Amino acid sequence: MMNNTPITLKFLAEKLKMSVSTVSKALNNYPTINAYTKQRVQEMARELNFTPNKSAINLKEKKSRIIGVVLPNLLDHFFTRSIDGIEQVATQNGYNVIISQSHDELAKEIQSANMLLRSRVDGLIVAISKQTQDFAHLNQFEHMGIPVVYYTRNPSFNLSCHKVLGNTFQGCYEATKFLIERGHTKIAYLGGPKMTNFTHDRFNGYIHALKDNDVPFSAKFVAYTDFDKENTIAAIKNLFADPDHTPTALVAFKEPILFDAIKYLKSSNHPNFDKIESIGFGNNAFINYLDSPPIASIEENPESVGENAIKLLLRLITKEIDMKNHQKVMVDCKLVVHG
Amino acid sequence: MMNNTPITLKFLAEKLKMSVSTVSKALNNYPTINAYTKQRVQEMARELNFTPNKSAINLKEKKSRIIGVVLPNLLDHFFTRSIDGIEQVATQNGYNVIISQSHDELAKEIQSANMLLRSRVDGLIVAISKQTQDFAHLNQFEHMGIPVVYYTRNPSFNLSCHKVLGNTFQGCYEATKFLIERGHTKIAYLGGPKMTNFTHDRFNGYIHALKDNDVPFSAKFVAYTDFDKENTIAAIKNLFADPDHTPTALVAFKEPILFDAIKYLKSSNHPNFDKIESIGFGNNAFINYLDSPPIASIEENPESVGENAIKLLLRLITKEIDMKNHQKVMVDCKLVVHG
DNA sequence: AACCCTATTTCAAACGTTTGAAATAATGGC
DNA sequence: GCCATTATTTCAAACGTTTGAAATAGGGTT
Repeated sequence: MMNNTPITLKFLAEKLKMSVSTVSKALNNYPTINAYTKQRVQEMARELNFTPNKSAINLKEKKSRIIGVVLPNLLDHFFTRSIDGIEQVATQNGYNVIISQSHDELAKEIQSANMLLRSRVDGLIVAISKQTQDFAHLNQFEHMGIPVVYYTRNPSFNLSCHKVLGNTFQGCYEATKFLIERGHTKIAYLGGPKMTNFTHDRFNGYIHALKDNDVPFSAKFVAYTDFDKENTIAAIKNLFADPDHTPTALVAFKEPILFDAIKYLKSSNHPNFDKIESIGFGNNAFINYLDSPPIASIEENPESVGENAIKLLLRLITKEIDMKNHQKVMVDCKLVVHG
Repeated sequence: MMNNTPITLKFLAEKLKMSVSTVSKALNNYPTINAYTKQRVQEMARELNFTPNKSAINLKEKKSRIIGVVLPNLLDHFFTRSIDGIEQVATQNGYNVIISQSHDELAKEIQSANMLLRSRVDGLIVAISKQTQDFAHLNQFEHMGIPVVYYTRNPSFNLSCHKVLGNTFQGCYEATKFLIERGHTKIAYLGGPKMTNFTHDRFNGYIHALKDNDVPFSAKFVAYTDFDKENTIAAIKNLFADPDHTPTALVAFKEPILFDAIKYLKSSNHPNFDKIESIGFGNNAFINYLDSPPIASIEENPESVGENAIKLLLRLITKEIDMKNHQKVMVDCKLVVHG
């Protein structure tokens, strides 16, 4: 049952007693090839299950039809959902996707990048690791003429590059506004790691929503944390430190972190726990199972972010957009009210 | 800044005024090449940032150093975690991984398979879709001499193939035994879709644990569901239908389904809800946030399953194991007690 | 039947590597 | 200084495609 001679153009040509080029052109539907010849070739190809060798084609065409994706990890649903968007558009356009996780380590990111460079990817989509400060390993792609699109996590806003971002300003603005409209005036903001541009836009959205609705801002209602649970608890303790002036609502930069916060507040028997309404970024499916769920979620539309990233990348690959002409695409968030 | 002439062996050879083969051999550290020559070549290669063209190498070597992975989706943490294992071992051995989601649709799975075949992957790791009954699209790999390892979800147990599976029998046995040891005698079993081999081993584990510990089996305590919430609720209603004879514990085939079950039981104000102890397969990170969490989880060690799958595949690729000599690897589960 | 189109097929080079065989250079023995 | 080794480098073919240019075949026209 196992076929030992690999089915190549040459093999088909010999079987059909014609030249390799005729076979190639017949399969690629060249107009100069006789209709009957085409038919014969195509039939034989189907019969023998001919599959063109991509390496040979890539070598000839000087491209790989592979898109590289480097991202921190696949456990974060934001990233896995974004891959759905990337994969779909890529496949539609005949591209394969190689995904590589950096696990938020620079060393691993460099290794991934080099591996993808060797594979001669036609383009790269990156969400950088937390440790990434230097971009040599990513810049080398552009030096070789391979376009790079940064998505979500990207070099500080000053550095010019192609980027596709969730509109976290708008997302946070709408969440804050929603809480204000529900009557809250004491809305706390729980931000993420300061070093990344994780939190800057979100915070501005919060601030602007307060301002636009004449709700006074209080520095006491702002705290920062990261992905560590203990730090989140510390931040929450801080926000609720003054018993005469505790928040009645909370906006958080990421949902699992918000869950930690809620859990702590509940366990600490905060007197008005039931009244506190909260919103975080993410719209995690597990919200359904929480007893004290956030009142709403800021849906970041990761599929759409991924889709926009690959669409931009494809336009850079086809040179429809010049690589030097740096693009910035914003994808709006959507407030999803639960229950 | 952008380099236009691609850096190839030829280019290096011209710059160094030597032949292409010398350059190639110098870079590959051939013993016949003079040490000084090697040094000069390697320095120049580094300086010009030479990156060998993988397509050319693949063409020459008749292999791609790419492993294809086809799985239902990336939203299930079992699969994303298994990828961690696959990726790690693959990278260590110089292989790239192309992941393709079938979204549990046969048509998409066929498309993915064909795409990977064109890419001349050196091997394939598959978790089949729910719809897959016919295996022509996967068998063609083996016909071309490309080994295929099925993992987790695999053709019915009769069909011979290479497979790596979680030991769900043992997992379910231990969970049931654990509940018995905690004094339960009325333990319900909530199984998954019957058509897949999803549930067969699990159920046997449950049965054997009861038998080995002289706990009587009752058909009333067995119900089946799938990933649909309504069906789960219906199943739970059934299990708890007889008010004189309600289960005090529950073993479920998958965790998110168990969460649906718990949620329903809680909302239905079952009199002894607080006493009910439950265990499901998965060990989902979100358990931390549940108010009425399962007492334990059956950790399926997906990373290890992935690792075993790729390790087996690599041995098939190197022909250390003959493709015809079908292997079956079982990965034990681990009971993780919470709190 | 010589000629010219047009339709169709084939030639041949190229893509960037690898590698066994052949060629050349360097070394040492005498 | 010549020959035989050995060390080192180069040649040339191959991997499986694509594609412009060249060749050939098949008809018509006259």
